[in-house]
Amino acid sequence: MADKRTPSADPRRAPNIEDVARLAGVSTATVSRSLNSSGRVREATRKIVETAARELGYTPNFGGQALASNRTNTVGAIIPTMENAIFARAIQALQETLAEHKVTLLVATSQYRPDREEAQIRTLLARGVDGVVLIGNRRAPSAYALLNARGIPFVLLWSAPANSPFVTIGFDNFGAAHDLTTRILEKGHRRIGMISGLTADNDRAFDRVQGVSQALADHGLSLSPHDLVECRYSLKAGENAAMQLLGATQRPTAIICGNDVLAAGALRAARASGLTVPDDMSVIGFDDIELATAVFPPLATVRVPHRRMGVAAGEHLLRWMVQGERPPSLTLPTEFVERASLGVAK
Amino acid sequence: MADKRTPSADPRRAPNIEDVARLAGVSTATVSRSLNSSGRVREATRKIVETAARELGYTPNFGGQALASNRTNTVGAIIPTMENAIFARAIQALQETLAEHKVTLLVATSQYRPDREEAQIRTLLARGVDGVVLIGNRRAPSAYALLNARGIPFVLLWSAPANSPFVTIGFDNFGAAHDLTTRILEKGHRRIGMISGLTADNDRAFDRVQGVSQALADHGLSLSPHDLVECRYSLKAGENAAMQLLGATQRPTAIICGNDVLAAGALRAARASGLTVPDDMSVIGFDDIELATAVFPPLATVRVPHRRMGVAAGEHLLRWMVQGERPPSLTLPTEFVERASLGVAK
DNA sequence: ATGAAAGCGCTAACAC
DNA sequence: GTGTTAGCGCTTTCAT
Repeated sequence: MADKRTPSADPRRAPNIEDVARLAGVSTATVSRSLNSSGRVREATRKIVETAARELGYTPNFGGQALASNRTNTVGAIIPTMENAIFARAIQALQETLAEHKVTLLVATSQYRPDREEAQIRTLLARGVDGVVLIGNRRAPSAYALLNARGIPFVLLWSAPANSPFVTIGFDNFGAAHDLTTRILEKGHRRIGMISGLTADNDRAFDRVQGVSQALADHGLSLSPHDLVECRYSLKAGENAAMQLLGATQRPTAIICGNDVLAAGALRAARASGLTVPDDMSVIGFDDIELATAVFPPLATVRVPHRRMGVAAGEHLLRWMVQGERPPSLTLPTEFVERASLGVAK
Repeated sequence: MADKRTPSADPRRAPNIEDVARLAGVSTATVSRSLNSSGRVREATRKIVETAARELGYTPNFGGQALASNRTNTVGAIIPTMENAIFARAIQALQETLAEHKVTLLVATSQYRPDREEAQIRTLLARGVDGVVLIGNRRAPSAYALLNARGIPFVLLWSAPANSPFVTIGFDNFGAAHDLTTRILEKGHRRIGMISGLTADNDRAFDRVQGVSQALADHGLSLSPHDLVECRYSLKAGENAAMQLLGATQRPTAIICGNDVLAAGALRAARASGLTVPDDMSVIGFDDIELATAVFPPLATVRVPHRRMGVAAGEHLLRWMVQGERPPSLTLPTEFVERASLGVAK
């Protein structure tokens, strides 16, 4: 460990703003202004400073900058898991958008657990992030309180509640589920099962179940408790859930899944049961990740605007952070993608 | 934006160490020592300080802490992409390991581009990370120079070169590929094709090709240029590449793929060509991600110790950062996973 | 347009 | 075991 009390002796010591100022023959204030393009600096001066900085290989010290400016140029995002491609892609888009403005993204995961999410919010705040991105809109008031106490800009992704007091950027989970269910009903299906992610701490999953339920109700049908199985978002869990549904006396002719991973599991269950999709049974996913077309038959699913959500989250947050004005919420459209896993009911 | 020049007036101003010290009736040094459990502080005093800190909702200011201690308790990792589940999982394990020691992980992506990776290294260094994790061992000397100039601990994941001057934590890509190829040969296959990721900037992909090539040579065979197709790691690219191989006058009876995603693409190509796997052709993947068992038939593949690499990376880095001693390299085993996509040659 | 200088919040050396 | 205090590197106000 380098001894930081050895000013100019340590060759490993990173050059600081004073070194640059000295070499350029200006004050540290001018160096700061030049490099941050913040103030009025004569072009010639700026050039000299820039040259000096480059020559020394100067990089502003993050701590010093953060301390003095009270900004970190960092945004934190907390997603349920990195292992779901849909979040990975949204995060990627968010990161790219922020990077264009020299803002770094800090990614944390909650594993779908509210307590972990709140802990992660604390961690991010402790690190002085200038903005936060969260998934979903339903969480403990204490979580929102943390954010509000610091007055930090934050946006909620993946849902579009009607009258949220917060800035949301997402889509209508209820509506999308309602729509896809209606299309399934149009194919003549009447016995419909559903495999959902755990709805307790997941408003998106909850809303999707509600959407399916309502669409069925609109047609005089209902989603009874044994037509609905909740499980973790994993292939194996989806397979087990589907097995359970298929074991019923009246097995469903169509299974709606909370996401594509569960649907892939359902496909596997169908195969294991000797059922052909879509002839014997239809399977419908949600998300439209690459997996949806990797399996056979390819999954009918709902295309979620993951990339656009990521980009919009970045843009809205940046606007809020820089200009100080709270941006409006945004609702993006989804699209039902019809593929071979959905057939007409026999 | 709050005016930071208004000391005690702004109610939004976060409590600082001095506030805590005042409330606890001790000095700031004692507060620091208490909270960092670094020094000898009487237990009773520590209790008082802790209570005061909690009451005020005190969180150490990141910038101040970083500036004074010259540490950020942050580790940066640069992976090719978050969209490959194998990296996502390793990162998850790394994050968990680091979190146990209150170290935050900063994740960046390079999209398999060396220039981007170097830019990301710069970004991470500018943010004062205390350690760095990179994927692979082959990169421009300038990239290593950046790390060495700062004397920052860093480990290289995913490969296990024989005499690396750096700390590597990975597995033998060449050996794993050699092994799987030998097993395929044992099944009687003689016309073998390969779909690889782009080898130019990817030592793992390169080593795997070499391993396959060598195993074939060991049996008097060779991997001719038109038996090998390089492409991006995507399902569609894998499908196209497989189509190309299948279009040859002597189509291969087995296609070895650089990863499971490519293999899933090859399966799709086989189906599109009216070929049955494994009866008409075998397909072998690499990684053993969930996708490998989501497709049909399930993929024979190589299980990569992603989780163990992530954990080991965290442990080694922590040891290096804290104790200052450079840890040894580590080579982990892989395991060939036989599944239905590999059959005997006809 | 530029410089001087006052902090930002914290840690760690040193004194007691 | 605890207090005093000198910085860490930077931004920003206030002069000029």
